[in-house]
Amino acid sequence: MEADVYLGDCLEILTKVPENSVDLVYLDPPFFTGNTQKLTTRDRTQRFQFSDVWRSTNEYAQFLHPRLCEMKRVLNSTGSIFLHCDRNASHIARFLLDNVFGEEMFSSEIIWQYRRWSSGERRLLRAHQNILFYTKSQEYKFNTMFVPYSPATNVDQILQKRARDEYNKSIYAIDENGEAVFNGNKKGVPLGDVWDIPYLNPKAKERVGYPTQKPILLLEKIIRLVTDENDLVLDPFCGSGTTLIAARLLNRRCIGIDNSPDAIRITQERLRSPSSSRSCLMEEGRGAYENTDKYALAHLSGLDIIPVQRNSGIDAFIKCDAANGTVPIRVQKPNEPLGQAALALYTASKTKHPSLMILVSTQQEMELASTVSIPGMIVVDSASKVITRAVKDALIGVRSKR
Amino acid sequence: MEADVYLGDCLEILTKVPENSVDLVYLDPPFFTGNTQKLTTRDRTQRFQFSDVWRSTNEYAQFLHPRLCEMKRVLNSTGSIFLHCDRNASHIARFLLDNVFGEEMFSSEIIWQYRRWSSGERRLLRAHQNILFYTKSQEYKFNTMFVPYSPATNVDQILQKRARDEYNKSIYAIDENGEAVFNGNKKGVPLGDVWDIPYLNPKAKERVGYPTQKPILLLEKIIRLVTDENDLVLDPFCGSGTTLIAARLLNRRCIGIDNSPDAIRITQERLRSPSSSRSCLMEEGRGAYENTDKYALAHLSGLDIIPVQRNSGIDAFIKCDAANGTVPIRVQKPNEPLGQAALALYTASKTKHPSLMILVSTQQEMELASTVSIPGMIVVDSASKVITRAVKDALIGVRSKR
DNA sequence: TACACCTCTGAATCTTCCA
DNA sequence: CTGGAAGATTCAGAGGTGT
Repeated sequence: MEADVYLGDCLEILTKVPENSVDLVYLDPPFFTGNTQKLTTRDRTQRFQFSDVWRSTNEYAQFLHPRLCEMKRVLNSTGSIFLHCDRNASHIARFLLDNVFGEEMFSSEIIWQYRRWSSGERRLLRAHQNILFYTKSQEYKFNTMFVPYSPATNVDQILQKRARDEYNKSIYAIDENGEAVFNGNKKGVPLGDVWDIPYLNPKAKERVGYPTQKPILLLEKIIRLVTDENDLVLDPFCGSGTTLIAARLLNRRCIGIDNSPDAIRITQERLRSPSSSRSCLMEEGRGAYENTDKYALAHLSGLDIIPVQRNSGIDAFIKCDAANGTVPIRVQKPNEPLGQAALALYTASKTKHPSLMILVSTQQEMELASTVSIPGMIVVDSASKVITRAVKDALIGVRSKR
Repeated sequence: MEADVYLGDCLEILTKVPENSVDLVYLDPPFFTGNTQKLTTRDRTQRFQFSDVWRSTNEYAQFLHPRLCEMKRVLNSTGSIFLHCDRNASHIARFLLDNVFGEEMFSSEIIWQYRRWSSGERRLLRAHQNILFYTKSQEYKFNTMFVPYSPATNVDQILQKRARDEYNKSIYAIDENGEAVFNGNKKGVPLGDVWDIPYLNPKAKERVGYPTQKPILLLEKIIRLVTDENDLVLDPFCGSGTTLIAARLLNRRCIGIDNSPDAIRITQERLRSPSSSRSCLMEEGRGAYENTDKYALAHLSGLDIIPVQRNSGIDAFIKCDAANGTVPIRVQKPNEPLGQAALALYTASKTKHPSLMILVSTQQEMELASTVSIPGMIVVDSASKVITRAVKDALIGVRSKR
């Protein structure tokens, strides 16, 4: 699939692109953090003037506006534009797009949500970026995408056919035997405007050293959403070329422009061997890492704990104020001998030299808790175990009285 | 806790509020979708003019600006303002806040994310709203909140101390024996700016029939984040009064203003009995449990039970093969005295004449289990209770050895 | 006052090691 | 050799400290 990369200012280069030829424009324009002069007039008797605000971000808008106009020109009438906003300029970007494309062409504000390392700042941890999605006309191309139903949804019910009862109330259909009638497969829920895509990790193979590099998965999603195969994708600030890589992997034609020779070089190198990293998190989603049983956590309900995901011997640590270190805790699994559970907890904990370890015994078994005697380990019966025994004892008592 | 509700335009009412007296302003201003005239000049040779765009949203800005100024006046220097944006006006709101409070007082754009019923629109399903968070000064009050670590995090590792090697590279510390050194407890990750809070279910008890009603959980989070007890919360467009309810439940003073007599009436009614929504508070404290039922069932994990849905005294019955009848069981709720729980279980059970009743004690309290002596009732400690006590005892033991 | 440098931080990957 | 578990590595951050 053809991919053209140009060195230069997109304002100039774009004049060579014929109008109505591009199906998708994605751009992540550089933001100038330089000279944003503060407003001095805070006199609240004075009416608010837009031009006052404008002056502070004038440079950015003056830079972007003519380029957006040029992008609109090359965009096909069924085409779309996605503008990846700088945090400090998302409102300016929206004004500019409203002006160039028209307010009524605003389709969505996409929130790219991610997790990242934290720092001790006294504020909310920034964990999202905004992408504005405008179309050139109302007859835009849009491939509705679906995501799986949320776990809370009663999927069984969704898949049932609906009917009307004698009072014309909507009910779920049942056949002559009183069984539910199934509806065939549904595709799931339409894709929303908040996308949880892992931030590109420092160690990711996908990373090529370009500062604002975006995950390929994000670009893939955008490209699939509004283009078909062989359509033309344009990135006028292509940076390390992630957009072009994603486009090529999805069999779309693409044009990339950047005014940095380094960017062009990196992009051309990546295009020679386009690869997207296929990591567990990207592929399987967030659920893939959740290996600590709900079973185990349920038994610890009400405790102030830190669940541990990547350790087969420890289910959680207990939070305690003491400087005594952390207290590892493990819940005996069904069909797991108590001794084995104790050993697993001990093995996983030994490098940590905890002053205390806790094992929750859940199974009724021959093996007595006292037989497990590892120094520093306390064995506690779960409520369910105590209850089961209590019920048994009590009912025997009741019987013997008769 | 005092709560004042005023009927009228906040611009007027606010003049009566002394300056620097309010600690938090939350507002969800009405957006006028009326006469936004389209721009006609799309000549791309013409430079972009801010005033052109401004005209189209003039009315909204002219309405909001003087009111924001007034809110700034009444706000304490350590105070914060949260503006819940209409989707069509978030950029205008940001310009106005930049103008009134200053760009450098912009703290966060909070994304309230939710899932909702899908519609067949040819666009992305809207699943978020934006809340702009500005402070009055740099010395703002901020209660850092923490959330659990991501499932992908290696918690074992996070809990280790860090050090530098001879090349000043950050490494995990080891002691003289080559063992990992633990760091004590961590609280989790600082709260981010994307909040996943369920949209108010149309059938929720909480709902009072007001169109833009917000979940109490959302307001609780905001109030906790930037205020302490007895602080003053202001909602100048209070609608059905969710902000005031949340403030009162968290022991904050509050002022609500609305120019609709209906809104004022609904708010005053809700304030008279805020207890109906109290379960929300417990939810958040207990984390993941969507309702008290799940809280109870988690404590009974591993038991073969029949959950009871709509009984205030009984959480479940234990399945037992005996013809001895069913055994009702109840889990003590957070903040519920054990005696009260016992009485509730007894009252709910007495018509069934069970041979046995089981009460699971979950709270650390003065009241001894033995003091609850109802014939046929057995009191069992939950695992979490036993563990909490065991940890406390063991650590005291460790200390006394030193 | 300005700025260079140092420190703390957790997500998600890469890398190594072991059975 | 293979697969999984545990350890190592890095960050378009952000505050504090010292020059």
